[in-house]
Amino acid sequence: MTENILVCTAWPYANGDQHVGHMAGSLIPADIFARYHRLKGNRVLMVSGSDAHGTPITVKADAEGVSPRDIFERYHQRFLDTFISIGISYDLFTHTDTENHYRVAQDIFAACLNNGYIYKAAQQQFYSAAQRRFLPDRYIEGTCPKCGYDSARGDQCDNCKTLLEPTELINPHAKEDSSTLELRETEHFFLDLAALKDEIAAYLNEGKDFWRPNVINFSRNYVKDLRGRPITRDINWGIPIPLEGYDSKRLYVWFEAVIGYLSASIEWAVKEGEPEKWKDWWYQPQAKTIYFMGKDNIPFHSIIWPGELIATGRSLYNDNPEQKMNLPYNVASNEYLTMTGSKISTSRNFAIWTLDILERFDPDAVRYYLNAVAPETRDTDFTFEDFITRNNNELVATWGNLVNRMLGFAYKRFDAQVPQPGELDELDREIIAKIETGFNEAGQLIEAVKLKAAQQAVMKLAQAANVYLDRKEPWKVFKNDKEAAATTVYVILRVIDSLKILFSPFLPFTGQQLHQYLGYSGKLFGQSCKEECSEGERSHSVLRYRAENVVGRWKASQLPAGQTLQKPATLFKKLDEELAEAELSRLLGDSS
RNA sequence: UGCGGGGUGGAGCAGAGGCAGCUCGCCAGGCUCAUAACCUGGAGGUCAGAGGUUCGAAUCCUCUCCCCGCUACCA
Repeated sequence: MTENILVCTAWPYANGDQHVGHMAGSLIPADIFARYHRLKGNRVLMVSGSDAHGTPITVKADAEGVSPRDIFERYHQRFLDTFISIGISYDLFTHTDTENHYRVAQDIFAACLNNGYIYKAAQQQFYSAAQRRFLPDRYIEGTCPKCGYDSARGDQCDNCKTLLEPTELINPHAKEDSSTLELRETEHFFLDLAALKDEIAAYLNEGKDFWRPNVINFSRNYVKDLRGRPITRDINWGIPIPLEGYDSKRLYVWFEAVIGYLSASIEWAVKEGEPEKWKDWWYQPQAKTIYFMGKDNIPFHSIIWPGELIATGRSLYNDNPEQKMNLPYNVASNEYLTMTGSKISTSRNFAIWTLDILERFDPDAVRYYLNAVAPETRDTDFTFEDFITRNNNELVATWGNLVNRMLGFAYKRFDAQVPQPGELDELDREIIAKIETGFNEAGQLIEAVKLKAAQQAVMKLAQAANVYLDRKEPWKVFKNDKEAAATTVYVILRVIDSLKILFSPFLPFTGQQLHQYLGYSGKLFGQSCKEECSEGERSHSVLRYRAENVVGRWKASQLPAGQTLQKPATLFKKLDEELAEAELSRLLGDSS
């Protein structure tokens, strides 16, 4: 049965480039998952976008003296390039500064308000008379009450790491111009999470035992003590409140960014020319919605986003009272990737930027390694040494070499054709059967979001294929019995053809290459393309997935004898171990 | 402070009551079609520490130490 699968990845702040931590933590896992389901024949919708709002964007804009829009548009473009380069196959990657997203976010706000889940309350906040505005905590500086550090920020002291309230600071003043501050009362809208608590708890207690322990345990505990949370701020960069008289306030980014999953799905459907199609993922009860993110982001996906949907009544843009909008089916959070033992830091420029590493290494090599060390259950460490070792010993030696030796052998000895097999013996049938069971085994692991184990299982099958060759020794047999060798070569080509598919969610680029070497035409997957979209006032660039001429299917090879092979070339490059040293000094040099 | 996750041979990870497993590295042997690649065998661990439950504990319970995240204005 065809399933509808919605694959979501957390919306990245567009205030800096994407690094390998983003890739290993959520994008590559999500992409593997999406590609697998497409091969399976399921209907996949994979969406995300750049988060245009939020304090980090304005901080960066202020630092450079440009507008927040300039900042996020710059990085948004670079995100699109990054995803094309490493093959993150979004059906739509958009951003939150679109009219569509504004409308959906405002509609959700209005629905929550109408249902009584949003209330108003006054807060005391620091106001700068000189700047004539309320200041976000990040913009307030003062002396830390704990350690006496005199440049502590309103949210945290960078010296002693204590989390602070701005009112705790001694001598608080504006960071930007040192202007004095006064506490003023300001009214804000709050999402009434306390009132939603029971329904969120019921959701988390219903059939969620397959969720990862870090997510479900944390969430179930978190929901025990839910309080109202402000969803507006006194700033001018963001989405306006859809009510009269609140011109100086905007929707706070944590409320609005998660709404992007829905607004992006709607945008996608409109672009497809079937504006109602998004409902196949959001209103069909059997549809599965999977969210990928880093561990810092868990409560926004397991508590707050479900809470927002419940607060709308789960019936937005839908007339059928029988249907309820789908809450997240799975929240698949990863832990963190560290860099040679240290935390990755965008602000300290201590990171391997995805675009940068792809200038020197192939995307599949990077994808393979990042999935092999993905932080599925704990923090894991990226080292260049390990990257090179795994590339050389696993990708090149076990898989790449298997392909290279046998495609080369068939090309040279069998006239560049898939040879006609004779009768299959026990070893032949055994290896074919073994690879065929791999489709089930790897498929189940991927569906359970155990992507490291899945990749490892496929690599073990490649190893089994090498063992088979060692038993059959076609290069030796060929000298006396060309027909027996032909059978072996046929069997191994068929095995390689199956492994091509098994590896392809992980290694889509070389999978396509191999597909052609084996003499096939067509594409295993669709293509990612940039597109410019105009709305009423503005236009924006997006990434879309075009599935034309796609033939990839998650099933065992039926390689036809006689098919003409293309002249093969190596799929993976062996990397010099000295590159590790060079990359490391590059990294350390960059961060100083 | 509280909450959640994690700590397993040299490296990276799996296992969640029944002889401690996988990939890589290392050592020895085999093979030569292949990117010095492939195959076979071997060495290497008191499962962070202490106590407990059990016929039996990496696995369950208690305490301690260490790392990471959250702790509500860093989504």
